[in-house]
Amino acid sequence: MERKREEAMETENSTGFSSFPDQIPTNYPFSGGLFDFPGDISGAGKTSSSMGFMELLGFQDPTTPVFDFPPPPPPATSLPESSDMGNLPATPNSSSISSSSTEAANEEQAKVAEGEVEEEGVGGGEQEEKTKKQSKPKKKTQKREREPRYAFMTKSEVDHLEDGYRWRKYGQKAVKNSPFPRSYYRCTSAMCGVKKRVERSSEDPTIVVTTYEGQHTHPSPVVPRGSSAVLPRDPGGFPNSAGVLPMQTTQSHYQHPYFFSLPSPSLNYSSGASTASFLRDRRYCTTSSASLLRDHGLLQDILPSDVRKEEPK
DNA sequence: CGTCTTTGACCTGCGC
DNA sequence: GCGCAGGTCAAAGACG
Repeated sequence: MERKREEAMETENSTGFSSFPDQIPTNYPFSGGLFDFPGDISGAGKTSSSMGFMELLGFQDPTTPVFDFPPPPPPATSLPESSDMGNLPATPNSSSISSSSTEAANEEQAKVAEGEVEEEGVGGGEQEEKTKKQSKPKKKTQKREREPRYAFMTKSEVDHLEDGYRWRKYGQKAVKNSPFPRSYYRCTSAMCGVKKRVERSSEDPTIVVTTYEGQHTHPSPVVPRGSSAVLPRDPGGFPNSAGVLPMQTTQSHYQHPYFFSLPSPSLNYSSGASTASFLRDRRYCTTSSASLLRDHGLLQDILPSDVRKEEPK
């Protein structure tokens, strides 16, 4: 099984992760765009499905390329808690406390981003991350809280990108207005409730949209069996404990060319110009990133330069 | 045998 | 209330 995946990676992406420098966190694939979703991208399922991911992510302009380079880090004011998150200990129970601190902060931030901050007063109704379907419906006025979500758009032939963690697929659903199904994965580590969804863009089948939800509670990524992935050694708090969220901590602790978070205030999702300016801003095309593209085939395979520059529509 | 995927059924939320 | 669509469960099967 793993071998299959490995083969897929090798055959379809031409190169393995072993070619990554060990500072390249493998748990976040590649140079796809990362979006810090301000809100629930799926809670209003119909909305998201009707919009389509590209639009949802702000790529309303079909010619808008997938991010090649990380866009500029958001202003510090946009991520007031980023440092907090960076200091956040790898709490083994983060899923249960997430609503009180991390998640709440994120959601609030998200709401602020949308200009619709409400009274919080949620009162810690979050139970275990596994409320399941049997859980009684929450108050109508109060939507089910969700872990913060982060999405990547990655050019890849493979749907399930190796990211250093082990995932168990627990579902697959057809997506409306999309010929491609959406797959649901859950981190196999005990006590870790991180989930991710993987789907292909209906507008560009070569784009894989991976949405992470939650924080890894285990301090270090699990080495994928049979994988030659070189896992990051946590150079001062990154990648690490949170796995998914480090991208936020990255803002303040570890600026890695591959990871970026885009709080909505700093990015006009509907603005192709913003994206274009990001792409043009070579400050964010670090040498390591650029050289990687040249020296290591993976990223190039995933995001061919011509594809990255313009969508072959 | 353990792990993971597949897949149909079920639950939930939302709009009409 | 109903229907639709997203999200999840869990049994069965595949695979190494």
